[in-house]
Amino acid sequence: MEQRIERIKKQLHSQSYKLTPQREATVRVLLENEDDHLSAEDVYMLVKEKYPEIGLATVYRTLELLTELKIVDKINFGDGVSRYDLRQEGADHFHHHLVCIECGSVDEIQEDLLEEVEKVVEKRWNFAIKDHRLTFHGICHRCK
Amino acid sequence: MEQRIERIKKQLHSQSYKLTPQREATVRVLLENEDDHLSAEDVYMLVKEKYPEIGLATVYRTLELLTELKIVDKINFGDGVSRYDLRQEGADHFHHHLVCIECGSVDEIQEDLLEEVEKVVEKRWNFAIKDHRLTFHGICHRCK
DNA sequence: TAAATAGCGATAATTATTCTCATTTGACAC
DNA sequence: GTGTCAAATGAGAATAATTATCGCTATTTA
Ligand SMILES: [Mn+2]
Ligand SMILES: [Mn+2]
Ligand SMILES: [Zn+2]
Ligand SMILES: [Zn+2]
Repeated sequence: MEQRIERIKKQLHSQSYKLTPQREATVRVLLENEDDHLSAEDVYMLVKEKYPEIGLATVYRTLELLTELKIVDKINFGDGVSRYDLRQEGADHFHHHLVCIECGSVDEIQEDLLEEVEKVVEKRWNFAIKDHRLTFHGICHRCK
Repeated sequence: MEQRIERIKKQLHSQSYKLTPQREATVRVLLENEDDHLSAEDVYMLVKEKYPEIGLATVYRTLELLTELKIVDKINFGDGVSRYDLRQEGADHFHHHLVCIECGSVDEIQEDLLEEVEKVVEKRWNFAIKDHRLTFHGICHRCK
């Protein structure tokens, strides 16, 4: 945890951003809820518990910054809100999701699985893939 | 075109919805712009040209209905608006997208490409896949 | 024909996100 | 340590997409 924050701090500094207390508190919330898919409002509520003076706009700005640095990914599961998802450290591609249409749960797939498909797409469509988003909708193992 | 509308009409009737003039005008706009990814506002503007009395709420209601019947898919490319995309007739899976991070263009991939990947996911995660969303982000052939 | 229902248009309400601006903070130079 | 100054912050206003409400009309049903 602490080392991870340290590395994020370095990442920020390398682009001459500071790890302010507000930003650190926000990052901690994201790390502590790594398996969830929190909305900005969710993050705001959780950060407030430890840092009650923080403003909502600061949370939005921090999430935007972290997205720009590819520390988190901003995703949208079709309910009206954006959600923020920590990237695996060093991963250059975003992980995949399994959304259950029964219970609404969202599980993750960290394996890439798309290497072959991407080769085909790069060649056949002459498209240089930089990242991807893949979500499966269906019935999860708990609901079957 | 006319046959396609006729089939959509049947699909609506089979769930005891009517193809009102407003709905038909909306469907026509979607068919005439099959390659685009129109927002509700875009659709509204285009429908107005032929049917100026239509209300924005009706367009939203129609798009919602068509989404429910899986005639269109509602997607989100991360700009703040939902976009509506006609499904290939009879396709049970949504097609894929190539989003260019240079010029913003969105191209389509109608081929499935995911059959093998889905077999793995179904088995390894014990997840019954009903549909998928796959978007690649990168540099399109025009921008390379 | 009369009653019930579905769909409509206008517009108010809601809500997630962004913007504005006065104030504060923190890294750095002296 | 103190002063400097751009960067960051918090409060709240503004924006914009979507949804809800409601009175009205058209269509179906009894
Ligand atoms: Mn995730
Ligand atoms: Mn499409
Ligand atoms: Zn489930
Ligand atoms: Zn391009």
